[in-house]
Amino acid sequence: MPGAPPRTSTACGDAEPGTPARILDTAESLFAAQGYAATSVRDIAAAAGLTAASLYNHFPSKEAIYRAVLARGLAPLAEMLAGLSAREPGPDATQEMIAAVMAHFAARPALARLIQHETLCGGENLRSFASEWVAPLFETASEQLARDPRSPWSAEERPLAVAAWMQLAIGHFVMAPLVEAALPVAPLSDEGIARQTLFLQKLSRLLLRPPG
Amino acid sequence: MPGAPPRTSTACGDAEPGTPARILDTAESLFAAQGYAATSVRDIAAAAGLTAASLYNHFPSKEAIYRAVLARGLAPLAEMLAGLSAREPGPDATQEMIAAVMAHFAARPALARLIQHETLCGGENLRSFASEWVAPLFETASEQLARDPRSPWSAEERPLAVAAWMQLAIGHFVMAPLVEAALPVAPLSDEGIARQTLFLQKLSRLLLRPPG
Amino acid sequence: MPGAPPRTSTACGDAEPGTPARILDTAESLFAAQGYAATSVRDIAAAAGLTAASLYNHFPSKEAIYRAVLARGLAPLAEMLAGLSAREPGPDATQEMIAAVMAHFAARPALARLIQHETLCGGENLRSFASEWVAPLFETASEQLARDPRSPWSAEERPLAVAAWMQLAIGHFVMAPLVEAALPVAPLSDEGIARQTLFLQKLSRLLLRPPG
Amino acid sequence: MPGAPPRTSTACGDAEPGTPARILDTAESLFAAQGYAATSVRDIAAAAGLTAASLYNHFPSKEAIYRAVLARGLAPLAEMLAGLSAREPGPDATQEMIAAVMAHFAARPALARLIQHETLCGGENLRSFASEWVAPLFETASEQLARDPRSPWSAEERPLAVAAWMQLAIGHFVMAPLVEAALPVAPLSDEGIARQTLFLQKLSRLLLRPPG
DNA sequence: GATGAATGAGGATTCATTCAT
DNA sequence: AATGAATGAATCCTCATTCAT
Repeated sequence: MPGAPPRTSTACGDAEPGTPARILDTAESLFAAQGYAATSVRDIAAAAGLTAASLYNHFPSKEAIYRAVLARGLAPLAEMLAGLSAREPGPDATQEMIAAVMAHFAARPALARLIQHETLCGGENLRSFASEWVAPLFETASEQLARDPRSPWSAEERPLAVAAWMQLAIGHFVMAPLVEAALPVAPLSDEGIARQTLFLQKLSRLLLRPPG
Repeated sequence: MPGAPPRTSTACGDAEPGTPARILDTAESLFAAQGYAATSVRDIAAAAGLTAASLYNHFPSKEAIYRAVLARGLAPLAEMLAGLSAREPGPDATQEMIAAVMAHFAARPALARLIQHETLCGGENLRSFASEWVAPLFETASEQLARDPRSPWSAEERPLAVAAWMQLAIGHFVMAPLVEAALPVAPLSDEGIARQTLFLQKLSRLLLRPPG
Repeated sequence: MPGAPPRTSTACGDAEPGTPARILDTAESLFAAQGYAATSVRDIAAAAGLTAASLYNHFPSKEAIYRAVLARGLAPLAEMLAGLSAREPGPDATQEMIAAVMAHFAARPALARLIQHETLCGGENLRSFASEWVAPLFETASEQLARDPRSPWSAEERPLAVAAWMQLAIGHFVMAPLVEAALPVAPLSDEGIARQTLFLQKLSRLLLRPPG
Repeated sequence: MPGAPPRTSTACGDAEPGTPARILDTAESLFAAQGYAATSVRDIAAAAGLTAASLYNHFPSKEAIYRAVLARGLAPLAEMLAGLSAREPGPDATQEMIAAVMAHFAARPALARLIQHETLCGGENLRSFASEWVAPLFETASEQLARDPRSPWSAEERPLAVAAWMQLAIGHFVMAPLVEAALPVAPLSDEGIARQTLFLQKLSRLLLRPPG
């Protein structure tokens, strides 16, 4: 009786994504908006144009969808961080790193919120990401700071400084609603993101200027 | 038929809290740990030593519990922020503000996570707090920065600087699991909090030092 | 909005059973009729005059209901078997045992089918019953047979003889539909049961008669 | 797009069975092990190396599979029973009948359980089998008993005696788990089956011996 | 103030089945 | 003959909430 619309995957230029990708897309935005627990499989399926039952032809469980969403979101981030870690420590490496990270998050509106949600709730799915990708970045960045003669940070403080940058990058996207309610700004607008990027770059520059 | 143990609220020094307070306590920690959606009324009740039905003698709904938890958590924070806003702009006002905010969050382990959860999910219950208490603080702090001749920030950047401090304060508590997984540190230990406080203070001092 | 009919447990003579007992009653007959898998929690609840949700106020899971049904059914049987095992081996002990077992199953129409269903499907819930209650009975009965000089059975055959009686007792109730479809008899009628009891007693008597 | 491996039914001696037979094989063992309701079409298909969808190319419904399994299992049994019914009533006809029935069930481990499952649950698919094949056997066997001057059974008891044999034959296979849990024997081993066969034959011999 | 029992709505997941490919 | 994808109905169970006691 049922039968589904034939989803001919005629390979045209940048075709609409296949069903699994569509599911991940909608799941990503829902998870990012409401968190894991508040998002129902039916909601995901409906937003993807399916029945909940159909969704189970593509993913074996809600958990699996969530993990896939997280993996798909973290993979490019990890790649980028790996690229940054591999950079030679030129003078404006820091500036570029800041810009790159901010641009990455800006292009994926759900990513920062996803990470924050996961961090808030156990975060077991994040741990491997953290130890595999964040740890090396922290180390690389700390080393770069160590090598920079202008750096005001002690060995003990350097990881804190790197963590601070991470918090400022993610926090900008995640705290946006709160900031928006307190200030007459739109942090998530293109302009807001650009302003924050420049701000962070200036912040880093100020910290590295020679003491008076 | 049964009835609960008579909880005589004999007002001794620091007696165990009354039932409503006990409910709010357990609800606070559960909401902070898992978020609103993932926390069930039964869980709260059980953790508070009650039945779900009994809980409704004290609060009319889950939403009400949540709002009460949030209100109870935000009130002292608002008070503190109001106090900070009222300070005269002495030279180390900023240092003290940082210390006060960090100490406040350190004493209430759930608060930062609660705020972050709420921010991530709509945050409608936070909006009034933001506009009533955060906004004035932002303004005061921005003004203080404006008055300080050493400040390197333009009028446009000053709110961002204040927001950055807020993000670093909250972020320290909220990102702790992620940082812990990437670095060999314990951000939530007394020592970790003290270190972060000193770090933030040094950061602020560095930014206000005269240019070279 | 909901609210349930007040089930006043006014202690009259042999009041209708409480809700849990009523649930077990209906579950017992449904499980006996269709087996575990084919019986839905909703069916049980509906037959007991409840919603499925209400049922979960009394039993934590379908499995738990099933186990409770089985335990409640097996307990008196075990007791009876224990009583039989304790009997001194009088001349017509066997006759009385047969009558007792048949009467027990006759009074509990679901029991034999329940045991058979459980035996057919894994029977993990039956194993302890078997080793605790059936095994002793088998041993006692075998010993009685050994002591009887008229018994034609070797030591090796005696357990088979006891097992055969068990199969004939249970089988009468369980195979009834098949027998009924093949013969113009009603095995589950009072008369049919009486006839089978007499038949089994005669069978046992015949086997113990002195050889010609 | 994919398509399954071409199952060339090259008619060699005892080639692997065709797909429908393979389906019936796996379905038979699953139905026998768990019963109809607890067995899912997907389980059958997977165990047969197919997708559930593919299975519907061979059978129109789960019910149809079940009926086919039952028919396939009952047909040889019916044939055998017909053969037995047709036998002239030689002296050891009973002995041979017992051996034949036991051998038949022993060679088809699922059959007895299948019959028992079906008997327990309505048994509508068994009714025609019972009236067509079991009834004649009962009648023939009863008549044989009637003709045998040694038979101790009255006209009324004769059907019960035949039913008892049937119960002992099927029961041996079906009650095996329960017996195994209570006695240190392995009813389903070759030896166990042989022992039971001999036991039943001796039982029948004993009953027909002349009274003392 | 506390509870057991009740309930409708909804949670995730499985079911048997269909159909275009 | 085989499959992936689709689906409505049903699965067990949890949810927040109510109410008589």
